[in-house]
Amino acid sequence: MPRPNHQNMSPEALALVATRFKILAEPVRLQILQHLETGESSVTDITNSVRSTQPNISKHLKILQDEGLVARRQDGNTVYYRIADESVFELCEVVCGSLKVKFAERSAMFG
Amino acid sequence: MPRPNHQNMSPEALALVATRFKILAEPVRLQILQHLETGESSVTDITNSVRSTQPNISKHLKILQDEGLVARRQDGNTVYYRIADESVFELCEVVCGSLKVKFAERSAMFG
DNA sequence: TGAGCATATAACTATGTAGTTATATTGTCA
DNA sequence: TGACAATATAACTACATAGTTATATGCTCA
Repeated sequence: MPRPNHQNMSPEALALVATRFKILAEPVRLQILQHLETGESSVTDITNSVRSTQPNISKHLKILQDEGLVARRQDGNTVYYRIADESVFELCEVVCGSLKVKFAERSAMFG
Repeated sequence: MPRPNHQNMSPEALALVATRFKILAEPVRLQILQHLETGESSVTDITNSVRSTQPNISKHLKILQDEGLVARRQDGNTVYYRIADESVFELCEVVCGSLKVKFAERSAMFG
C-alpha cells in the first residue's frame, strides 16, 4: 500500500526519533515508567519496586529526565519522580497490540 | 494522576516490549522502514536510498524481518521487502508529536 | 556450463551503555 | 555540630551490536 502523499523525514529527524526509542528500549526503564504510572514515587520506593540497585535506578531516572519523560521534585531529603510525558503509555499500548498479533500468528503456525 | 485500575505488566512482558523498541532504536532501520512506506522495494534500491552498504542493509533487513516488521519476497535474482506491520508508523507519529512538544518547550526556555 | 549479478553470511573492530562498587553530596534531626 | 539517611556521581567491567571487508550463495542468461 503505497503512500505517495507522505512527507519523508530527514535522516537527522529520524535519528532523534531513534533516540527516543532507545530510551524506551531498556526493561528497567519501562518498569520504572510503569511504576510511576500509579503516581509520583520516591527513588527508594522505585528501587524496591523494580528490584535493582539504587545507583542504577538513579542513573536510569536521570536518563528519563533528560529525555523529558519524567520530572523531579525534591522534598527535604527525599526526591520524588513523576511521569512528565504520557505518550510513553500510548507507545506501549501500540507495541503490546502489535506483539499480541505477532505471537498469535506464530502460535497459529503450530496448529 | 494515579491510575489504580491499571493491570501491571510482568517484567518479562516489559522485556519483550523493550525489545521491540530496541529494533526501532536504530536510525538506519527507521530509514529503511520509511523508504518501504512508499511500497515494496528491492535490497539494491533500499541500499541506494539509505546510502549504506549492501551487507549492512541486509543485516538490518534480517533483524526487521525476524521481528515481523517487514516481509520478504523473492523474484528471480531480486529480493523485495515490504512493510508487514503498520504499527511502526503509528509509533513514529506518537514519538514525533512528543518530540515536537519537548523541543517547543525547550525552545521557549530561551524566550 | 560458466560468467555475472543480487543478496546473504562470516569474521572482525569499535563503540556505547547497563550494572556494580565505592564514594560524594545534601538534607534532617538529636 | 555530628550522626545518619536519601540520592547522586565516578570509575570500572562486561557485553551487545553497528559497520566494514571479504566471501559465499543462488539466480539468470548467453
